Amino acid sequence: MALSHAILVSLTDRAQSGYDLAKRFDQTVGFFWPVSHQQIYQELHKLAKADWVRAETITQADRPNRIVYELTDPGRAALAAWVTEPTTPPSFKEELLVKLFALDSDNRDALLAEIARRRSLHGERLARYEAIMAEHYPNPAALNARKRGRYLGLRMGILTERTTLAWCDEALALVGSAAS
Amino acid sequence: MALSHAILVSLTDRAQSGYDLAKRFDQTVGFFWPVSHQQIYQELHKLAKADWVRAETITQADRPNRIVYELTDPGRAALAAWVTEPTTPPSFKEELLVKLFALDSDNRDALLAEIARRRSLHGERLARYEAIMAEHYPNPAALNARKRGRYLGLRMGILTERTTLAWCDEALALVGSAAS
DNA sequence: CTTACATATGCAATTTCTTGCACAGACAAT
DNA sequence: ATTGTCTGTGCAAGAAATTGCATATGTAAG
Repeated sequence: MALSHAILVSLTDRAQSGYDLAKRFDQTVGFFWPVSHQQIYQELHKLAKADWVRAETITQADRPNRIVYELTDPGRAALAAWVTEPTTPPSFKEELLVKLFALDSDNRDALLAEIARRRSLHGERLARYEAIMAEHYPNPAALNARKRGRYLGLRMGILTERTTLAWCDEALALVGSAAS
Repeated sequence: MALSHAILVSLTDRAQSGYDLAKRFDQTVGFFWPVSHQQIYQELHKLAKADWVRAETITQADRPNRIVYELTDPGRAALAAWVTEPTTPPSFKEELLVKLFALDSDNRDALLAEIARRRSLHGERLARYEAIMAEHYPNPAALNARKRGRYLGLRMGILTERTTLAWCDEALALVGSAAS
């Protein structure tokens, strides 16, 4: 029930439509957790059925109708209970590692190119995160509790991308060097 | 089709039963990618149906029968094709980050305790990986291609755990300090 | 003697996630 | 005019993953 809880958390800030939620995901956790709009709509239906959120249709002139969801008291209670439960470390299914397990002379060049591609991709991500950090979180110690959570998410993103970059460099050097 | 390909890669080394594969997973990629034996058996059935692996039942006295799978030529070809395809960065669904997004004065102590728990858990993982590294990979540059892949997997594990530890320390300091 | 653990495979049900498709209007640019 | 992008919600099908249960034997420890 991970995505549904992420939705609940987002709704603690304000009532939102599926579209709002999808956009917000894209700009925050979506960096390292891509979520499609279909999944969000599906989860919202489930949450509504479980009475954890309340749906309200808003009709606007010259606009598609929006369905805005807000937390209910049972939803708030469920969220509070979930937050205090122990977590499990995320699984880390890195395709590239599996491919490197199959490294041989036939695929070496292709894998080297792929590592290089991934390296630049993670470089771009890092630059994006650091720009957000510089703009919105110049002084983390001065943040209130709610914003500290967001800061730590971004911080994790930055650390992870730096680590990935460093690993790519090592991998390029090792795979690229002659075998002994 | 990620797990199925991981199984194929493992079978390039030698023919194995579902049980063998599960055990091997546990000791390698399973550190950051937990796979249940049910999933492996299910995938093996699919792979056999697709003729990517060949099943052979081995009857032993006083033992449950084993079903050993080996790669077929089409399986080998499919694997080779897959290895050269581009990869996508893994998604990173860290529950703890979602919970920290909901950080407030009511759950602060529980979250601090949880971060501390996770910190020690990742410390244990790191120690385990570093022990394996010291024992099996004292000199990475001297490894052949196949072992370089494995080394890089382990190396990624070490870097990731170190990063996670550093993040936990930051999180403990920030969440633990007084809000301004 | 009983409990626990290792070997060995599997079904069934459910949940979760992904992919493809469909509808429908507004606004800006070419 | 047409193309593209943004707003906005959804179904349907399938793939992937999780959870719970079931079976069967050997060996070691308490």
